[in-house]
This record gives sequence, structure tokens and C-alpha cells, in this order.
Amino acid sequence: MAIPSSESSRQDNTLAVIRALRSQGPMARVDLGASNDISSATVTAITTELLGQALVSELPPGMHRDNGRGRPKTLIQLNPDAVFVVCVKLSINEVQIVVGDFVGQVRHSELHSLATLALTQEELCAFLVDKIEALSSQLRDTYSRFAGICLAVQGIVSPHNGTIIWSPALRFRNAPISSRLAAVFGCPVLLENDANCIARSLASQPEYAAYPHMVVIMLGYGIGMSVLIDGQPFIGANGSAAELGHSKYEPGGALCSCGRRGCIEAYVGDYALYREARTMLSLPAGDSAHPSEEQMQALTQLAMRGDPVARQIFGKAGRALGYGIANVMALFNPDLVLITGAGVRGYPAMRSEVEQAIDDALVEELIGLTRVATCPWDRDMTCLGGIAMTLHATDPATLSAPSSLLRLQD
Amino acid sequence: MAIPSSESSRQDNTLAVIRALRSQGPMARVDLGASNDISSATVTAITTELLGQALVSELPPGMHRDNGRGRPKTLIQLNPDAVFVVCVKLSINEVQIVVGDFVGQVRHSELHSLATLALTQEELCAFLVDKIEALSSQLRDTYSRFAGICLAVQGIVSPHNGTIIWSPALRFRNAPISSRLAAVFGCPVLLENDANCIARSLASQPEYAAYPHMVVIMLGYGIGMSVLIDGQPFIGANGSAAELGHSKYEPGGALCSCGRRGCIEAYVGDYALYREARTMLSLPAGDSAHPSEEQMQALTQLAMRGDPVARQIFGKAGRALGYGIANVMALFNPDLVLITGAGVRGYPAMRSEVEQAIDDALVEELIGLTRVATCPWDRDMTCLGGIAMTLHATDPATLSAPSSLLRLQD
DNA sequence: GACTTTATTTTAGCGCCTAAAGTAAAACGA
DNA sequence: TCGTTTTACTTTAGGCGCTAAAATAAAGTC
Repeated sequence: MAIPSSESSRQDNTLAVIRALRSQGPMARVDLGASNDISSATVTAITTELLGQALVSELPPGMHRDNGRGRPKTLIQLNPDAVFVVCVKLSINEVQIVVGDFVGQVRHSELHSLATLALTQEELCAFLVDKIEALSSQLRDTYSRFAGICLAVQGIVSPHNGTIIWSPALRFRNAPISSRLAAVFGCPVLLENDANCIARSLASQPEYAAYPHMVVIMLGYGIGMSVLIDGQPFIGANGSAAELGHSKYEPGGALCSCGRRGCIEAYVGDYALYREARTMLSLPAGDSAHPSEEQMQALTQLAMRGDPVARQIFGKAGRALGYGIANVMALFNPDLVLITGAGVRGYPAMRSEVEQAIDDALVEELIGLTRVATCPWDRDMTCLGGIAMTLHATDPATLSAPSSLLRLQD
Repeated sequence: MAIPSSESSRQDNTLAVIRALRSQGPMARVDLGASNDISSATVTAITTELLGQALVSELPPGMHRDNGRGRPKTLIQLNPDAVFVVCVKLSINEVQIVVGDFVGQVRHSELHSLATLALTQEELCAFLVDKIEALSSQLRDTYSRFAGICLAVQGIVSPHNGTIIWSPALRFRNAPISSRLAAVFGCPVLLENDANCIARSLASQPEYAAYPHMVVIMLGYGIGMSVLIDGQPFIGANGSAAELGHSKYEPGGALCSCGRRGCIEAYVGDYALYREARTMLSLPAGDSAHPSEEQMQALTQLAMRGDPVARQIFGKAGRALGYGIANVMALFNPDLVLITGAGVRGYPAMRSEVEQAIDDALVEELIGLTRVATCPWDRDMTCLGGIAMTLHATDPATLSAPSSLLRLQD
């Protein structure tokens, strides 16, 4: 697990330069120095090194407006093709594999249908090795180095030993997948919860830069959450923190998919909404325990158009969600609670109840300056976040070593 | 606020040496090197510097058993009298002022009765300045340097600008007390929530060293909590995180002291227990909205002896507390939940209900390896923790400067 | 008393940083 | 047009703080 610690000062500074270039785009040496508190002499040293490794290049002059006197700035940019990383998103019956370049852009994406719940650990491993190997032999021409893999999975994931402790997509438990991939490909493998990937992707957007303590709630079949503390996902002792979906709304309340009662998810999850609705409303046919996007759209439309029964269902969900958010506010005191996920489509129909519930639950002091906002849903955010996290964790020192070049032969 | 950041490497290492000596007692240079990953050459350099500043001294040989061959170790110890810090604990109608030495031991303690709720900000400040000034002129002979003040207060405290945002002990709000004291005494002033002080004090005990993610719940008139993430108190965006007492048990439930309904505190706080009990049991007279220690003892005794009504009251409280702990587990996934506070006296009467409620609320995966334990209550832990935090934050560089010497004359 | 073992100090040298001096490349202005 | 000014980048000289290794110190062992 080559996550760069603060070993040498030079390492830190090199990393800081690369990250600044990634998040802020091409920059001149002076500005790199200023924004990272490094003398420009040091920046020169670092950039010469990076130019030598072809990790960055100088932007040809004249490309950018440089109004003002004095010697014009020479902008440095990351070389997109210097490095590639792979992010694998593992969901129920679906595996998405995405390739990202050194600047964090998605360069390739493929979707595989796969009966994940029927797989053994070996079969999953073999599948992933196969697909990633195929990709990398293809990409070998374009990119110089293969810097890492991110496995974004639903469920509980242990950060320490890189095992999938539990996932709704898999039959088996405590799978040391990440070390097995690391052994095959000889590169670091990040194992991440999918919600944390999404949150990291959102947090890197400039509009959320002012919120270091951000909570992202993902509405969907279940309820996911990621808590960013100073921009870092909070995972707890064993990776099972931030389980908002199974925190409680009412003791002994509605039955949850986990088998317990009164979980927030049992009121707000897609299946919970549909469960309430199907008995009272005429809705598209289908597996009502696992409503499809179309089914949910239909239900949402009803509520949006003012159907009283549908409105009441969403209102009740909103109340449960609001109480859940109130607990999150009381316990985490975030700057911002951001609501997203496929289920945001129905949020307008719950909004007033959510807000009312928060006000009912908490005194002003505990709501404090916390804002609640929504954000449109985009399926690709998971992999974007996974790519960002993998690149963020990439140690420039290992990139220079030839050992990180592709070596799938062994 | 001179909290030492990781400026120079030497600073970091010096701090590490001092902290090791404080937490592990006298040590030889080799061992200081080994336990902090520093070469023993560097340790020599650091200790010579510290010896010069009289912050440490060499233990005379022969004091310690040194069975084995080779040159005997020379143990280095902190000089207790090199530094003193003051911790002020501000509670309703009571101010405790404690002096701690360089090793973290309490060397003096005084208790003042004071109608805190009647004070203006100026009066409180004047009171504190007066008492601390008196103390320090007294202590000037014994100690060399006055390194800092810790203000441990109940309520919400902002870490950023050092203001008391809200405290049940005070009438006024948003008080920039800490900067005012800092200006008068010319030393750093830490403003801390009292629960965090207690938690830090507990966490420093060796028996809890294996639990980096620890949650400490304090039962009493209200319900306090501190969440330690990697040993550091988690305070959230504005210092109001970890408010377990006002997280919800039942929407629309029992009336809480905060004015809202269904808060955990409204079931588990002393006042809530007594409120239930007084109508049904014969208990000592007194202000039943603010039960005294004697009143609570009497109630607890009844429950312990098996009185069915009292048992039921504690059982209901245990259920509420259990659900609260379940939410904490789902959201923070701690290694350990430690229950303490004056109210632990009644915990045995709730224990089985707490455990049952946690099992009812969460599936195994979310309970994970988290343990729940209790810990005897000691009033002095707050100040001990405050002293530890102040010392921990003390920058050795500022200690060497003469500016940190007492200078109350100006 | 020579030898072994362990602790501490001294020495030599390395890596990385910075300030300051030097160089480069523009715009400005007479 | 050409010096002047301004800003960017590079080179140089020197310092800080670390480490490995050598030197020294202070025991026990045989």
C-alpha cells in the first residue's frame, strides 16, 4: 500500500506540485511556489526532475494571455498520458471499468453485466484480472505507466487490510481482493466505499471548496452516506462508519432490508417508498421489492403532480430523512449536507417535511450554520472520484522507478 | 494560538521526545530514539538542548535497575517544575481552578462558588484574571514558566476564534474569553469542551491505548459525549459535534431541557429519571427539576434493590440510551464506547436494556468489533485532561524564549 | 586485566531548503 | 531604437537537521 507518508520534504513538495497542477490546471513556477509555500528555486528543481520523467511538460508560449510587463510566465502542465489508473465500480450484477489519465479525466469506460451474487471470490478475481489485463495491454501504447487500481464497492470495506468485509453485491465475505490484484499487477490497489468516491468527486468541485466538513447523502434503493472531515472520508475503526441508512428513525418501526426495524432506509429507500405505494396506487408492474428506474419515475411523477397518497408517502419519508439529518447535524456538525443519488428526483416532494423535521428536532444552536442542499445525480461520479483518489494517493517516487511500468508477463 | 504545526523537523522531534517522556516516564536516549524513529545522535542533540533549558534532567544513576551488561542507560526525565499550566473548569455556579506541572500532575486545586449565570462577560473575565494572577504570583517561586491556560467549559465552544458560543453556565453568548485571557497573560489559551477534556484524560490511560477511535459518553444532569478520532477530539465545523444528548430517540417523544421532544437526554438525564420517578415513588424532597446527588443516589438505590417502578424507569432510559449508542455505532463505528459520568452509578440498572436495544437496532456487521464498557467517575478528570491538552499543545520553542516567563507587570 | 556488550557522543557527509545574486524575456518610454 | 523597468526563472552559496559510522564511555564477564 504505497500511500505516500510525509517522508522526505522533497517528496511532499513534489506531490504538492502535482496535486496543484491537477486541481488548478497549468501554472507557472512562481505560482506553484506561492500556492504551496515553496521557494521558486525549489520549484525549479522539482519541475526539472518532473520534466525529465516526462510527467509534466511546458506549455508553448503564446497559448495563454499574459498581459502585463516582465518576462512572461512559462506554464507547466501535467502530461495526461504519463500515467493511467483504473477504477472498477462493483455493483449488484454490474461491473463498470473506467480508465483515467494523469489529470483525472475519464478516457475509457466499459460496462459489464455479471451475476455478481453468484460468483466465488476466485471467479470475481479472475474476471477483474482478465478485464484489466485486456485494457492495459491495449493502453500500453498510449500511456507510459500504470499507477494504480481503485475498487469502488458498495458495502463495508476495511481500509487496513484491504478486504471487502461485506457487500450487498457479493455472496462471500472478508475477501482480500485488493492484495490479490496488487500482486498480479504490481501496483497499489485502493479499496473504497462507493459513497466515499462520490463524495470525493463532489468535494473536488470548486463550488464546494468552502465546505471542508461535508456530508453527502445518496438516496436510492438504499441510503448511502459519506462524511468528509477536512475533505477526507471518515471511515471509522473498521470501515463501517457513516451508515445513515441503518441509523434509527423510530424504535420498532418499519421493517428494513437489513432485517431490523425503524431504520431510515426503511422509510426513504426506493423499495420502502414503493412498498407503501403499491398497495394504494396503480403503478407499473414489476418486482415491487426492487423497483426499476421506470417504476420509481412513475411514483415520483405522481407525487410531483400532487397526488395526495403519493405526497403523503414522500412526506413521511421526508420526515424520517429529516430526523436522520438532524442526528447527523447533532453528531457531526457539518458545514454542508448535500443530498444526491438517483433518489434526489423525489426530493422536491419531501423537502418541506425534511426541513420541518430538522426544525422540530433541533434547537438553532445545533443546526448552527449547517446548510442542506441537493445536487443532480450522475452515475459516473463514482468512478471519477475513484480515479481522483487513486491519483491523489499516487507517489511520484514510485512513478519514476521502472518497476511501475507494465509487467503483466510474470 | 501557538499550536505547534509540523514546521521544522527538529521542532517535531523535540516535541515527540517531550511527549514520550511525559506519557512513558523517564527514558534513556536510545529508547527515546527507538520509540520515535530518531537516530540516537539526534536524540543527543535534542536532549542537550533541553538540558540547557532546564526542561529535563538526567536521573542520577543507581536509581533504577539496569540488569544486563554494557554501559548503563542514563535516564532522562522531565523537570516537573520547569513549566506550569492552569486549567479552569467552568460549570454552573462553580469554577474550579487547577495548576498542573510539566509532567501533567495536579499540584494545586481550588474551588470557587460563583453565580455564573448572573455574570457579565466582563465580570467573568475579571474574576478569572484575578484568580489566575493571584495563583501565578504565588507559583512564581516554584516554577520557571507559565505555559498556558485551558478553559474547560460545558457547552459549545468554537475552536477557530476561541469563543464560547453557548454554555449552560453563562447568560451571554459568543464570548471571546480566550483571546482576552491570552492578551492579559501573554500565553496560549486553549478553549475546550469539558467532555473532550475528560475523554482525552481517559484516552491517555494505558488501558485504552488500543482504542484510537473512542467514544466517551458522560451521564449526568444532561448527556455529554466526546468522540476521539485517532485520539483527537472531533469537534465538527463549529464545535457543536458529538451532541448525543440531543440526538433523537423518538420523534415527538419526551420533553427535553432544550425545548424539543424526543432527545436522548429527555429519557436518560438525571432530571428525566427523577421527573418520572417523583410522581410514583417516595423520594427525598428537593428541587426535582435539578435533583441533587443525594436525590439521585436514593433513586438509584431503589432501582438497584429491585423496586419494580424504579427498575422500569431505568429500563426505559436504558432503551433510549441503547438506541442512541446504536446510532453512534452506525455513524462513527468506534472501537470502544465508554460510559462514565456521575450517572454511571445507575448504569447497572439499565445495562441489559442498553444491550438489548443495541441488538434490536443493528445487525451484527454494524456492531462489528465495537465494545461497550463503563468507567468509574472522577470529578477531577476534566482538569487533568485540560492540563494534558495544554501541555500537549505547548511548543517547546516558545518555552525557551524569555517572553514566556511570567510578566504580569504590564 | 583483557574482552564483550551496550550507551552516548563526535564526526563527516548528505539532502533539501532558502536568500540572494545572476540571467532571460518581455513591455515601456523617450 | 535602445536603455529602463518589471517580472520570471536559474544558479550559487550557505544553513539546518538528519544519519551512519567511528570514537569514547561505562559497565559486566571470564
